[in-house]
Amino acid sequence: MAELARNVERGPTPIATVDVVLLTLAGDRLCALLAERAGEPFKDEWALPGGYVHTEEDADAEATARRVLRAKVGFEAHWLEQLATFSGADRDPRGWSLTVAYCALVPHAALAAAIPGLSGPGAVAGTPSGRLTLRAVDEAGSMPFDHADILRAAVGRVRGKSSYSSLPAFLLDEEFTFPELHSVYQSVLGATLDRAGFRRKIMEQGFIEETGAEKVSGGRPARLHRLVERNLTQFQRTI
Amino acid sequence: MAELARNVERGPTPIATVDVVLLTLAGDRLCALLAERAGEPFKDEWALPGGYVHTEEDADAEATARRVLRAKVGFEAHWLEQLATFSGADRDPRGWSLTVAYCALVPHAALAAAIPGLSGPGAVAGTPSGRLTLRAVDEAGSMPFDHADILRAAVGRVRGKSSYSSLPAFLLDEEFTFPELHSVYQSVLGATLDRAGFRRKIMEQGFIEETGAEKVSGGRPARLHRLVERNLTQFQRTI
DNA sequence: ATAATAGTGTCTTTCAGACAATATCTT
DNA sequence: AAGATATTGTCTGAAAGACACTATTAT
Repeated sequence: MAELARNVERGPTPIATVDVVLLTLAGDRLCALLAERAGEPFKDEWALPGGYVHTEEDADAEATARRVLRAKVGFEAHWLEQLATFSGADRDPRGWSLTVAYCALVPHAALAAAIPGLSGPGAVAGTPSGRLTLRAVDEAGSMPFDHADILRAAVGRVRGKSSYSSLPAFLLDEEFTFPELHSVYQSVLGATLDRAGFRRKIMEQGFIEETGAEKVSGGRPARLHRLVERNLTQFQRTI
Repeated sequence: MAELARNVERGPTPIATVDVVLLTLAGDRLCALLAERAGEPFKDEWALPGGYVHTEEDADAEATARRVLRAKVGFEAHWLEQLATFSGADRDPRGWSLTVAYCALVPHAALAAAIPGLSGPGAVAGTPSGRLTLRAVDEAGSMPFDHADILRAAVGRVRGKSSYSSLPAFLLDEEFTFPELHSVYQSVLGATLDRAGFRRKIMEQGFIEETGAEKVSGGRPARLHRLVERNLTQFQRTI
């Protein structure tokens, strides 16, 4: 393979990396996980966690994303989806580069358990693989490379899909109450949704089911639910 | 840059290519443009048109897609969107590879004008850049690499977006009648849509406008319309 | 006049939005 | 009982679906 690397038909090969937008809900704020860059370029700045594609180790780019997540947060995401690929001559000072961006959703409880200290936006945690922080997605500000664009695209995708799918449920633990589901949809969409209407809508889609258990919460206990399907399900719609 | 190509942190770099799924509507059948491969691997087989990323020439991967389209069909697509990136160790016999797939929609009239002979599914046309054919997307069969997966993903994306956006209009000429728009939605979605209801739906979205002209068609002439926005517009929806 | 195609009106059913009412817990 | 939260019921206006009707051309 080595001699192909500068094949005359092909010319110089772009740098190939993977970046991960890990989103979680801290309180009612959608936050992204940022990692402090260990090396140049943009050393010590906060950026999306990512890394080079390791062709000997990774079966495909999604495997790279999973490896990055394992290395940074120590567990697999409940939801991982390819977002888009960002490329060009100018986005990286090292040269023409191409990054396959992935979007991951994790429950905040699982993240905070894996990385003590990551309680909410602004909190910084030191880990063996470097320093991590959570930042509210609407206050991300500028970031190295085109990471601000990537983050914006991830949030747009999540908000868009959330209005017609079970996606926000992946920000909750395995078992959740209806008020929690209602709240996470409201937080992600940034809108208030009528409780009764939302309940009917979700129930007629039939992608959640009762576990039988309940959760106390100061008033009447709420019934616990779980997703019927482990993967995303879209709402039925008409044209 | 050259010494970075086998940087020790990075390891061998994947092959980086771009493939384009060009879709058009021949009659009422959604078809993809396939090109006969000029070289190995899979020489002489029908595959998606594509090519290496040329880092000296292409500003980004989308520029590569545009260059491929210019070279193959001689004109720019009315609609071009990044689809997804397909990667892995096994998809290309040359080694670990990564292809950024793009989806292009073009009116059949424009395609047939640019490439005489590409009248409908099955027709083969010889061009300076090689032989081309149109194939109905539901009868694509097997193709080199993972091109069958890529085509399936493109068709799924187009069908999905078509139910809530102006996307199918990009398969029509600049000016089109309402019956034509109705027909193209039906062809793409594979469903029959009530004329009156469809008309109301489209009109209240307000993304098309009358040109003032009419088009004769054997019965009452139909009013011609055009897209108000050159880019895609989505229908309003509720959760 | 008839056939063909384009465009509109109307009725019914369904669904979203708002809000009221009821249920079940804790203190 | 009072307060808090969860869950369900009902009313209303808007929209979707089905279908009939009218309009404008060609032959």
